[in-house]
Amino acid sequence: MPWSTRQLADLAGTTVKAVRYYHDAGLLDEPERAANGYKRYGVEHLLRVLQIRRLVELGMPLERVATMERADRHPVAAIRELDDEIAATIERLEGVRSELALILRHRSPIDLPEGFAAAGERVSEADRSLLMVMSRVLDADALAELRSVMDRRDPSDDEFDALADDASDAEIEALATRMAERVAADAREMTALGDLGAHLSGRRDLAIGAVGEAIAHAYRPAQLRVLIRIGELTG
Amino acid sequence: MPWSTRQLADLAGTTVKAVRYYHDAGLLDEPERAANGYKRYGVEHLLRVLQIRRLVELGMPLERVATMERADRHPVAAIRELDDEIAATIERLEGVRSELALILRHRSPIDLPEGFAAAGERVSEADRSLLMVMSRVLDADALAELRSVMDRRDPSDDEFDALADDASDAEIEALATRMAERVAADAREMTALGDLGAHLSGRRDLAIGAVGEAIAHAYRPAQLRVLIRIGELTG
DNA sequence: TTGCTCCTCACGTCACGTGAGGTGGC
DNA sequence: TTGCTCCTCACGTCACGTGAGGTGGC
Repeated sequence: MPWSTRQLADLAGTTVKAVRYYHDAGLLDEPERAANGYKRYGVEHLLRVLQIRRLVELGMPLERVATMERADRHPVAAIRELDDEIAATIERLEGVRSELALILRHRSPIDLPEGFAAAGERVSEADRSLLMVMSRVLDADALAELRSVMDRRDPSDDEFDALADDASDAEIEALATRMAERVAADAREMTALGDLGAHLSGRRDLAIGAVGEAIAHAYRPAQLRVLIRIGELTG
Repeated sequence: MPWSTRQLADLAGTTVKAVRYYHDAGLLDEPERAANGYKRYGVEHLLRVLQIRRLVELGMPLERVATMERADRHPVAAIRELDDEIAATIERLEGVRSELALILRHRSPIDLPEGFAAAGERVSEADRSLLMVMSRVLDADALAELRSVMDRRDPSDDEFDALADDASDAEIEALATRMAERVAADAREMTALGDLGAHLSGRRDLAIGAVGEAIAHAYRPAQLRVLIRIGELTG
């Protein structure tokens, strides 16, 4: 005897709504109806639904299921295509997992850009927001140098982080002088960071402005004075 | 100077529509507007969008991004949860890939149920549709036995597949006799298949009916006569 | 009559994409 | 004036899920 929609769905291991959706999508022929309008499904419908479910479980989108020749029992190309897509997805997810692992291992905050997790806890909040912007605005070479710079931590960095808002000119001058030497040394070694203008990605005008805004937003006035003074000292 | 929606989107590496969606979803504060109604974004908006994008790229759904404490810079639990979900997804996809590999290796048709790819090319179309239904209706024990039965192929199976529609009673009797012996032997060894009634999954009434319908659909009248005769011979 | 099933709309989901129609800036 | 940008709806996507409102069967 014929099956109702619910029975068909149960037999096929799916839902009533899915079966109706396959009708709407033109994947499954409508069966004949009983006098009261109830649908009456037969084995051919069950087989079709099982075939659809199989392909769906193998990750095939319904649209591709629809266009697949029913005659073609062994569509090698379609299967390889599916496999390639799945392989790519897995690769992406593996990448995400290794990033998550880095974040956990270094106990680094989540709002550090990709690849900077190793810098971990040492990074101040101001530096974090700056890094986020930088990571969007610099090219790969400059970012690589930025990563290695982040690994060098100097006592003067702590002084800079802790600089009082009402620091005197003398304090600022002293700190800037101590930091300028290292900044100059870094700049000689880090050629990309030393010539940032040539290592911007995306729209140059936007990029330059964004870095400026980010710096102004990240640091307090006293710190900005130090940065300006360092700029003057290192020419 | 403030940024337009497009500029913000470009800086954050996303689209204008995504930014607007984050407003709608309550993830991103609306900035102040210029006299003409244009939005004017600042660094704080850029940082927020970058943070959202980072989490999204790590696979976090926006709803979870929304409920995450902005103060919590290192949400270990949330990260582990994400990782677990991704790990489960990868595992599922690996499973699908190994199935696809089996299908390709054995050049088996796609409308064979999971785990039967090894039976490959040898399976007739009738058997394929029967297997599809069986795989939904039998329990794990019975399915395992069914798999090993499928690996045994006897010359009489070819005769059965090729049986003429107008086969004489004598031909049918002869074939049934030849096949009955092996069927009886299989039934002694395969205890689950020998007692199918005890190894149905899902709703028993539906399951039994479905197997009957599937058999009636899969085989031609002459073949059905052979099957009935085998049933009588093996008691 | 009660509880269960069937039917057909219609709308919701998720994270946006795609026009539609109108305005502002240079 | 032209071409480009901005704005706000409104609807589309994908594979269904969730009611809503009405009917049939026992």
